[in-house]
Amino acid sequence: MSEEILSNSNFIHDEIDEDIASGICKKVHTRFPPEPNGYLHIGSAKAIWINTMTAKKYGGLFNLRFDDTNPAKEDNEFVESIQEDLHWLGADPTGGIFYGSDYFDKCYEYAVKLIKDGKAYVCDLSPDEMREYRGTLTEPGKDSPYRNRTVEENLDLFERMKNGEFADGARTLRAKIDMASPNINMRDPAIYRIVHVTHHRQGDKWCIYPLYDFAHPIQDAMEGITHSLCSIEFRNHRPLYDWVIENIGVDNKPNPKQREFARMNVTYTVMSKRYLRALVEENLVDGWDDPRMPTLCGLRRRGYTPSAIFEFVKRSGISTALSLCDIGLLEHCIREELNETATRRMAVLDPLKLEITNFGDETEYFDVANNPQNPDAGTRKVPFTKEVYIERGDFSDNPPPKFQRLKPGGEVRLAGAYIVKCEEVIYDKDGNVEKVLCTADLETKNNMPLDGRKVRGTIHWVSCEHNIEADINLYEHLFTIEDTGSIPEDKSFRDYLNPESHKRVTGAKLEESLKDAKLGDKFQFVRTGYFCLDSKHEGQFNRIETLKDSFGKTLQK
RNA sequence: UGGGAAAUUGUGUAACGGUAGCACGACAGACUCUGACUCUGUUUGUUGGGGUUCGAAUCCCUAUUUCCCAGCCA
Repeated sequence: MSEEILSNSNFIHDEIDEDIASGICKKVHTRFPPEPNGYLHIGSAKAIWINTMTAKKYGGLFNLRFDDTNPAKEDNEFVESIQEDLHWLGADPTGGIFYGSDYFDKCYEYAVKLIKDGKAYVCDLSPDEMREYRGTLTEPGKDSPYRNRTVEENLDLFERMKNGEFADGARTLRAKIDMASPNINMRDPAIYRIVHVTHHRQGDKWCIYPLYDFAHPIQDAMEGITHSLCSIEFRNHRPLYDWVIENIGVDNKPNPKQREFARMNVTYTVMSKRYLRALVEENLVDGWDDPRMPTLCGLRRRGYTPSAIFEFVKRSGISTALSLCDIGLLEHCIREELNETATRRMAVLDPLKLEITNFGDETEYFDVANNPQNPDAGTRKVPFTKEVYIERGDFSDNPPPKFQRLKPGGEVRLAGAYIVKCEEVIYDKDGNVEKVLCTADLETKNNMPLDGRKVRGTIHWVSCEHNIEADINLYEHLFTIEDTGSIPEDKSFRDYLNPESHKRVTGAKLEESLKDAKLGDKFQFVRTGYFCLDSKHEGQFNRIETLKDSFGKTLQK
């Protein structure tokens, strides 16, 4: 990962600066703690970026920790994909890979300590009863009838919970804090529950599992995390996080600090695992890695790069305010990068034949730059013949004003080759343009016309004789609504899926050198957009993004 | 309605009592063998109302709006 990913300062770094200045913190240690219950997405990339970048900036370490305390929802499929995504991002953990479940013994030990200290108790309330006793947002809760069990009884019951004597949900271990707290998280939260489910990593060793609020601070403390950075919805949990740290009596100093930042929302997409899962399970998309998905594997398959993703995250900034980032910024970031790095090739997506009547039957080869932004990229030979394909949209027999492309009697440059003039249009029986006949100005192969006339338009082309055919996937935003968070309650996100979000173009004509394209190569199809090979369907290309197009706007005026 | 957060141009984010800046977008123009890129320029903002101060986006009071919390999810 390059230095450029470092951010300017932000409110978190301001505090770290103080912690270092005051001597509280010697070496910064961060962690990214995904629950392995789904695929990582662009919002995860923000959390990853903040944590890796912070560790790097302060010369500290960064851990990956799987927060796998709920066996009912988690699976090994996800721990693998998460590591793969992290590696792809170039964000391999410098501090190591950990599993929350590896601390189950420690969690149990601390739970017993809390019981012995009179700070936790086994509660027999059912989930419904517990909800009643909890009170509401405006009314305090009331103490559980089991709140004052003796230490001995609690110890005995907790051990029997562990030994599997009770059914799921029959009892919980609760922290004894304050049922009247205005913060509902402090109203004697459950810290252990009974779940007779095989854990993907621990097998059947346990049938009681610690809850997030109890396990997370312990995990952080065990790993020596100094700054536990999470998203803003955990702000209300911070007092409980601190309570656990204080009351278990960890010996790791300094105590980890939880600090929160706003999660990332992006226009025209969804970010919650619930929606992403529904899209996949209802076959509304082609899997987690559908190129329209905001998942990292989807973005990867689409052709996005880690550097563009991090650049987007970085430019979006860090704050605590709710925000909706413009996906246009992400698109800008990938265009900016690919403009510098992508190899130029010509491809005609919607072919129209153009014949050069004054050109012979031979094949002429033109040297064309692989990337005009970067002369080091060199040139390649592009075959030119009497008949070429041009883009149907690059010809009009009824051109709008300011049309710079080919029109009857008009001239245009065939990119890298001759200037041609349209002499005749051939129509089929339905009146559609079937072919355009042109003459080439044979003096113009390496220069502008000798008589000094200006030819404005340049269009791309592919030889009819030398080309390969391919299918091309065109992608648009997955949703038609900018803020998917504002979908009315009586509607479903399904009502806002963009029916145009995927179109497959068949039989596109590509420059023949593209037969050597390799998975991972990025191309700019000149004047059309950025493309790469699809990783799932051999030989198909995916459009990463279009080029910006100001002509479309001109037309609308 | 209890508690916790937050509000700066279209969007996102800086400014930590002293010139409201940056990025993306939009608009206008230049350049151009990509209507791309690049370059030049333009437009638009401190949620409202009070107060403190020589001076307030920043401090205080107040109002409004938005988000989070009543899982044995994370």
